[in-house]
Amino acid sequence: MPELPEVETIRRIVEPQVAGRTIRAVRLLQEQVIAHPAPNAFVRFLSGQKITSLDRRGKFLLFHFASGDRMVLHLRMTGQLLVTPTDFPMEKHTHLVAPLSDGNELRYIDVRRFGRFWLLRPEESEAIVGLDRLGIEPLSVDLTGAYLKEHFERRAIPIKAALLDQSVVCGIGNIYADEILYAAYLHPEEPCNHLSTRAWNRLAVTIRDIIAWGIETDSMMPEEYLAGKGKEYRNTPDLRAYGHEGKPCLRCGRTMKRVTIGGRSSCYCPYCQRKKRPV
DNA sequence: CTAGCTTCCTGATAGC
DNA sequence: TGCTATCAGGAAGCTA
Repeated sequence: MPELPEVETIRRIVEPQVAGRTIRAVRLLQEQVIAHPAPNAFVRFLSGQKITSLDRRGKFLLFHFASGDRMVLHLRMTGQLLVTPTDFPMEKHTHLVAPLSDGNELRYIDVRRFGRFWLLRPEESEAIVGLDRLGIEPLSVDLTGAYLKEHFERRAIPIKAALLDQSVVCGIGNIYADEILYAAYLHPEEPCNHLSTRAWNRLAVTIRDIIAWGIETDSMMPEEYLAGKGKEYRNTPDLRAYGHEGKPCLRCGRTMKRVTIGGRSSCYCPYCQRKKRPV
């Protein structure tokens, strides 16, 4: 489920609850969620680590340890990360429980089990995780129209597919891609090589605005997060495009449509988001 | 290069 | 009510 704004929200809530704590033990209930190293080595290396900070890159969460080791987590579709009291009800599909030095527990829950953990030693390559293939952060100053144009202007892929390419700009998923294209008045199937310089500039600004808006509207109190078990993302009712097929466009009132691009559903307004004449 | 498909899973929902 | 089919916000890997 989570895209960059949701992962950032989780990071902001969880970091103050884990920073400075030591992982006392690791109970691994589902070995499948460990990508690297082998599950027994993962458990051995993780136990006793002192967490210094929690970072984010795209949709990845990075736990930094005092030892210099790092634990990386990708929640994929249904991963949930919680810090709970010991007596908090154990959710179905809990795959990892790590008691912390302050008496609370770090828990990982994942219905579909697509999420993955990696434990990286300082000398190990980020290529093991794929962090080296990530593009720039949507909120970085490097995100400009010129940057997007440089990467996509000679390509024929639909702009929707381009936004989902984590190796150019990281952290955008299917929901925010639809929201961004709606806000930028761009048809999701528009081929990248049809876009003007003005359109690339507008898109860069819109990506930043929509991602920043997502983080703002997602923000919630830790209590609220725990009560929702880390799976209720508050801005869903505020979305303007995703899931709006068949509903009137909030700008022009015309009926929103839905197409499939690269196997992903895409909602758009057929009037506000008309295809352009190639430049 | 690009489109399209499969795989990894469970659960919600729609249709019969 | 109970059955089956379809789909879900991610991403890699494969074929054509």
